[in-house]
Amino acid sequence: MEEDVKEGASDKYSLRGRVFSRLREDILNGKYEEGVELREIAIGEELGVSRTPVREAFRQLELEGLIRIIPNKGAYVVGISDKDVRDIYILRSRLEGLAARWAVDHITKEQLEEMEENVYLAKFHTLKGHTEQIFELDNRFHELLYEASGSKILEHQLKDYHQYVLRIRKKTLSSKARGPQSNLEHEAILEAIKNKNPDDAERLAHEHMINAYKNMIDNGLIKPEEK
Amino acid sequence: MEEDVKEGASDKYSLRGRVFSRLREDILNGKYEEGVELREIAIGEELGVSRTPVREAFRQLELEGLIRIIPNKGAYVVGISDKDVRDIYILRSRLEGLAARWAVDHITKEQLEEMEENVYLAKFHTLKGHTEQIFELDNRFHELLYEASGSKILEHQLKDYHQYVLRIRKKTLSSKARGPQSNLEHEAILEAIKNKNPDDAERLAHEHMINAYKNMIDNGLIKPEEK
DNA sequence: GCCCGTTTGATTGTATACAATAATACACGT
DNA sequence: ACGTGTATTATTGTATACAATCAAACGGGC
Repeated sequence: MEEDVKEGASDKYSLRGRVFSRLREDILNGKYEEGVELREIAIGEELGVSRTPVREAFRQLELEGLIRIIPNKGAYVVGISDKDVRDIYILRSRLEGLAARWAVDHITKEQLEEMEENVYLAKFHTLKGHTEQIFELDNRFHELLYEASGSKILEHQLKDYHQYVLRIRKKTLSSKARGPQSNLEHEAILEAIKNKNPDDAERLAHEHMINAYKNMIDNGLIKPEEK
Repeated sequence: MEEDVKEGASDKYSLRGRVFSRLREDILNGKYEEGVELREIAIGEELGVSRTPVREAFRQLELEGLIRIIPNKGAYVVGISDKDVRDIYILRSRLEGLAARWAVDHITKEQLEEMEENVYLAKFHTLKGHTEQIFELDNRFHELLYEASGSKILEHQLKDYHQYVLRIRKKTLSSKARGPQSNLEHEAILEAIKNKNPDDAERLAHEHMINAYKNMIDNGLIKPEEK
């Protein structure tokens, strides 16, 4: 039962890793609002650890831009704004297109099989309205796409963005209309990859993101770009 | 003489910040080769600090993917491969295109003026063959473009990539042919932004990266994609 | 001689102690 | 009453002490 062989820089078994993951989720889920000050001792007591792992987690969160540390003063939550979310979707639309294009040449047999299984399972859970499973399968589909791109850099980047918009994605996929439509689009991307058609793969993955973006706006999940 | 008002998460006045910057440069410049083990105490002694700031720097480097930390074992240099560099240039070609497009609408008068000055100065230093200044001006031109995009997310991302390929860029810009050509391309991008032409701006910024990419390959600075 | 368990050393993970810094409160003088 | 300088306190920055873990050396049994 080998488990967690990769574990990309989060390390859920160390205190520091747990503090980092927890704080990150809490910020991305909106538990800590913009501008809130995070005190090392308070966070440490809340999670039952000393300042050391908390500090290390803070430094990582700062690098990700989720908090801002002012030297000798404190750590303040930055979080992500509606504009950030919109920007991320535009960036993702371009980069996921690239990932799909590259995946055509680099996907392994195992990855392809898991993708097919993923789409098949998602169809089932969509019918049943199992939102939690739909969310997890959507997560996995995109992760698979990133891994299949064969680019460590691109994979790393897209996984970050994927995490960042976690809260909004949860809402989006729960919608009666978007959930099923999203899975149909996954299926189309998968078909293009199977058929070794990079242009279609890129275009479909690009459109997939644009559609998700439009859905967000149309359902008022985030406010549209002001001009 | 206000200085370092922004200081994006590096903090050069704390020990941790200095250790981080130093290690990052050393890895990106190739001082520490792939697979080398970094010991907290050794690095600490080398830089005259204790383990604490070194550990915090390690955690940040891990998040950036420049080292890999195996729990209870050690930290190993990952660095960036030739493939990573190639991938980054492809990603940059797309994202810098986007930055240039967005800059058309978001650039401030001050940023525009500094860009014009930048291009003008670069022309001078190119004639004189001042490679160090050319490098700094190239740095600044791209940073300005990122800032002018008006997107915190995109700016953050592109600055990271820009840092990552620092070593290769130093070599590239020193070449007799690429230095002047690069500046001409900067000028063209600037013109498109001034003329409020997003399509041209995007296309030119995209081509600028592709040209830099081709130059790298043609001059044997990195090995081409194997197929 | 080889295999396997134990011991030992080195290194990281965590907690705490101490130093430096910054914000606030307070007292003093005007 | 107001401003200024100082003292106090809270918080972060850094160093060190201790615990846990891993790996390699060692030694006994076969």
